[in-house]
Amino acid sequence: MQAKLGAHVKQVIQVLVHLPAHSQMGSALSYWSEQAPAPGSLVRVPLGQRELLGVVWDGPAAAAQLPEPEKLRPLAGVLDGIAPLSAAWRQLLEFSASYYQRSIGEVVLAVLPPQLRELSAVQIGRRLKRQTLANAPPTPTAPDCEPVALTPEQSQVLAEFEQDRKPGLLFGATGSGKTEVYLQLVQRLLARSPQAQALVMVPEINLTPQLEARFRARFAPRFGQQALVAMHSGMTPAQRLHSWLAAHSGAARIVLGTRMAIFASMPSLQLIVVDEEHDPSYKSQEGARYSARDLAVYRAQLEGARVILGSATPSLESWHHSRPDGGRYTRLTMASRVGRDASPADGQARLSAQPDGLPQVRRVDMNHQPKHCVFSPPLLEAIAQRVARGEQSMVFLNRRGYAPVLHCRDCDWKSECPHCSAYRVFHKIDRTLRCHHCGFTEPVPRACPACGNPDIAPMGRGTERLEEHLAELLADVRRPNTASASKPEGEPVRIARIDADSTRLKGSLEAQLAQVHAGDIDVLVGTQMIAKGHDFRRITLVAAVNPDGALFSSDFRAPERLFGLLMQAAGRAGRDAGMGSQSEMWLQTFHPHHPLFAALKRHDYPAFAQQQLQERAQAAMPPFSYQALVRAEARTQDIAQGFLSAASAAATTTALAELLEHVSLFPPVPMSIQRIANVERAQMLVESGSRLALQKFLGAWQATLQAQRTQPAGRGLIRWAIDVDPLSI
DNA sequence: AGCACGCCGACT
DNA sequence: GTCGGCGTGCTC
Repeated sequence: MQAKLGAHVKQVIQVLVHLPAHSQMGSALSYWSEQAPAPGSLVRVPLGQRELLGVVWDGPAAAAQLPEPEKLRPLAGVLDGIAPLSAAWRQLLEFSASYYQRSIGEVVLAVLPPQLRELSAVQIGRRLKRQTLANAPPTPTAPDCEPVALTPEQSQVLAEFEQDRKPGLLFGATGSGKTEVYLQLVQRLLARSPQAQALVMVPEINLTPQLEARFRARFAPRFGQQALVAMHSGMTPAQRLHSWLAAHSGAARIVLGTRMAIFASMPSLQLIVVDEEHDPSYKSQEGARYSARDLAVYRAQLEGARVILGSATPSLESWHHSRPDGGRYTRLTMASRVGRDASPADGQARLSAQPDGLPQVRRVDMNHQPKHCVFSPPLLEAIAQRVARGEQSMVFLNRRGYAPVLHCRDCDWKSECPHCSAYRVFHKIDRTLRCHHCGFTEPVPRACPACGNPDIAPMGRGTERLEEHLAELLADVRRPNTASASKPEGEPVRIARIDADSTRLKGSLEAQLAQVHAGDIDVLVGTQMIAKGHDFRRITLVAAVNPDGALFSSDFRAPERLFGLLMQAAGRAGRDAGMGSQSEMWLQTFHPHHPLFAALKRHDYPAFAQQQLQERAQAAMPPFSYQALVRAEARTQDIAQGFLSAASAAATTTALAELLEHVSLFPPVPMSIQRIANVERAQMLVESGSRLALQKFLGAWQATLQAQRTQPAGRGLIRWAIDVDPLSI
């Protein structure tokens, strides 16, 4: 480990360490070494009083200016039990850092498992030893994976995808069997090559257990339990290190994880799957704001691997890229729904209410319903009928808590958060006012804090209130008897609520889902949490109580998100058509003829996408233009905006002006939630018709922005960051 | 980011 | 008399 003393050749090597971007030592540090470890090697280096993990680097970022060569300190050691990170991996990180405008050292060290940084070389050595022992050759109990009957659509899509080399966009209705396509692709890959590795990504931690179970059931008998590892932020540091080492050594053939998994070191990566590729969770909102979906496409190209993106409602970007006339992706379509486990043997498509097996969409025109009613009479009646028939319903409202605001009718006091420009939400369960942005929580006041009026009332509704209200409305409805209890008049309705509040405790989501699956719940109330991914087989009615909000939002992506969410929610209904009942998706709206709802009624994503893309093209918005946001945080709004204005002005007066030819800088504006936890936030939009022009400008502008910090305009600035390809503006 | 050095208030 | 508050400043 220690370099031999008295040797004659001193080599200078570049090493990345974990330092924040703004500590003026932007890129790699130089050390001297006699053994000159290969680029990608993990090393330990002295820095000041401490010793840190470093990664030997060779990219352009490392060609930094040297300090006085004689002052360099020697490398402290090499972690030679771990193979150097591959050139492709280094290239992926080099690209990620430069595209998302962060320093390479920050990004590289941030995506390595934390324990690699924290543990001493000796401790890591022990872990390695234990793991290689545990990774004894797999015991293939099964000679091959169980053959599965595929639908014609699935076979067709597989054949098409394997025919060309382009990224695939698997456009498949909920329940069309996308997961089986992923399983098949992985299965064929593992069978074809004894080393090949596959990376499978899902948007949320909540979705990993069920997918992992399915992959394990398929592959563990043939390849052993250790062939599949998970990677997400819910794992313990020790588990993360274990998964990382398994992937890096090649012992893990399948890595299944959330967006962070895109940076897993996989020496023989040959397939990347991005499930629910439209999901905003793939875009990181911290540190380097990378899009794991976009990086998946880049990484696949880099490594010569295949990539497939799947969704029932693709992002408009991916849809556009998969246009039949000359798109970069191949569009693979699976339109029809298949019946599954209910009768596993046949594997045939089973039809329910609609010819394509999708639920019937009903719009309730709220203009013609009793004023201020939450549940329109027809919807209530429909839910009551399901209950009476022993079927399940799901009511969807994207707002948790009891009421979004508490209000005094005498003096107009509202439950504002003292630290944020937002209202605190009334939570009836523990009688608190909670700020959903900074977490500030107080007991609900008995009377108006401003005028003393004891009559303060909740305004608007969240899931808690919806649950309570529904219980009142359905108080007289009876459900059929279960076998155990048999009262002649039937039993009361069982209502449950699933949202971030009801699932705060570990394992409670699983427990609640199990209740629903077991049929112990008649009506499920919840936020988008219940719309995503989970298979509810007995639900025959899904209702969106108040989806209008997003129709006229200032965020140009709001309709796209709403359509995806409603489509996904609709997909929860009627998964088990065996009950022979009609499944329905209900929408309560004041705009029943809005084209979004019209398209939804026909389950016509392509029409919706075409209309949206047309609008985007006309307004020169993504994917027809490229955007970045510069965000600034400061004690006052003036300081935040002042910093941005100064940076903007500096760009137009310096050598950068030339690069601005194809780039537009917009004036700074306060962010939609202007103040959070007493920090004022402002942002500035940068836009260009050319991705390259935008990249060039941002790259050159970095130094100017950095420099503003020490200028008068940067006084009092708390932090700033660039968000490339932002999802919300 | 750590971790030093450095200069002012309440305690074994 | 010290222990310790966190304000600048440096780390190849």
